[in-house]
Amino acid sequence: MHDIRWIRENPITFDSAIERRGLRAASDELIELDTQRREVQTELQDLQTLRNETSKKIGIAKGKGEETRQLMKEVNELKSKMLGLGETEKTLSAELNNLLSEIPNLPSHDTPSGNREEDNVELRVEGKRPKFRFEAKDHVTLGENLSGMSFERAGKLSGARFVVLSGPLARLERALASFMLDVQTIEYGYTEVAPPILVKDKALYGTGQLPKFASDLYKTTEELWLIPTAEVPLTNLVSNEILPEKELPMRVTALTPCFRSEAGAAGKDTRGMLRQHQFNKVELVSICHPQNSLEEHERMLGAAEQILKRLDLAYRVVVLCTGDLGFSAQKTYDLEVWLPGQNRYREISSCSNCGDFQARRMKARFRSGNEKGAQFVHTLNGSGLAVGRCLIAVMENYQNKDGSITVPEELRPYMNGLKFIN
RNA sequence: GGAGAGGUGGCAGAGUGGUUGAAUGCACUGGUCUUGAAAACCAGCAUACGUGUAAGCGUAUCGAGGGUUCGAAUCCCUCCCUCUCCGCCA
Repeated sequence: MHDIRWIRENPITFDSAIERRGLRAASDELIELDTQRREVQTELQDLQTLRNETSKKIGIAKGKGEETRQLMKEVNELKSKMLGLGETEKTLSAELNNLLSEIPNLPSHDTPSGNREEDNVELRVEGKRPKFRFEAKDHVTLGENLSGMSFERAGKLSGARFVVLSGPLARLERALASFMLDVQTIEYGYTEVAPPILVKDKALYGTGQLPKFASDLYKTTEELWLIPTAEVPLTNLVSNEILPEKELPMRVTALTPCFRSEAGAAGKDTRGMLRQHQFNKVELVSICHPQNSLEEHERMLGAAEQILKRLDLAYRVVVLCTGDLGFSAQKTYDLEVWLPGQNRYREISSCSNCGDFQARRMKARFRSGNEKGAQFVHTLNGSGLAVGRCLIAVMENYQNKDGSITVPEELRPYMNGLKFIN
């Protein structure tokens, strides 16, 4: 959510930033609405002042046993005027709010312009891709041959875009998740959290999924929504709070299932478990001081990368262009892991700095020392990592000619020492 | 899910229609005193918005949202949450 006062003072900066996102300039319309709103509000408040004063007079007069009919008449006249103004004020506020709530965050100056995935900028390529002396299979073939991955059975239960893992592959998935959580908590100081995965619409509004992206989400019959990412419960942990400055940065992580309806993704990645309606993810969220969000962003990227490094998987780091940037983000790094089965890099993590955009929506603030005012915190979120996709990466990168899979060293302690899945 | 009790400032806790943004205590901040500290004493101490160059002034906020009233923390309605008891349940 943008600060209308900031827009009022920086209309040109605001417009050029949202234009980089491919949106039309909006400051004129917003400022006009806001001006009207304030005029009406001021007028209304003046009337309220008068009403309060007159009501007090009535109280005093009654106490003295004096006549109050004339005063009552005055107040009643005021009230009818106020009624109309009150309605106008409400309408204008709602209109302004609706417009503001659907405008995405402004891209940071170092977010490259562009409107397609191809315009993302590759920063670095890390690790070395495996070389196979046979033709690499994809995870579907590998998994089905190992009898540990069934899309058919998942189809019976839930339809397309679901999978059933079983045996060592199911365990490998669990091992990956445990490994990730251990690295993030022990080495990077994130606090493990087990949050609800059903949330109210307010929470989704806070992180920016609502009101605009309802069609990407699953809603229950009880007015609760399934989370599309643990970013939602983790970030909203601090909604409507004023934190003491010394609690910043607050770093939290959670392993949760994530649910996405994948509306609009028809025909995309239909094979395999790359794009599912349900998947597990270890999420990282940092709540930090505005001065530190840039370095916190780099730190978070490092924490996500660490998982890939330890698993010895090849990947590249990409900065998303304005057209690929999520609604709430100012700047996003994607990590793309090498998938031999697809012969290309695929997204496995996305680390975003949201600045104070989400904090404003959810009213998450901090106060330093004894200063009077509270300031909005900055929020960041990143995958550390997507577990399902990481499973794919391990399977495809660690496959052997006979279709077996070598268990990466780091994961063996989590697999009861198992070295091969076959 | 049923029955009951309750939600007031950072905390505790008054307040049941009138000049109450809200007594009092604690905590916190500044000052006096003191060699220093404690104690004591004095003063200050909510948030958001509007308005103004500013000092300031104003509006709203006593779980949330509506309503009654000239006037609501106080009365009415709806919802949320917490606690106790019962039922159900991993």
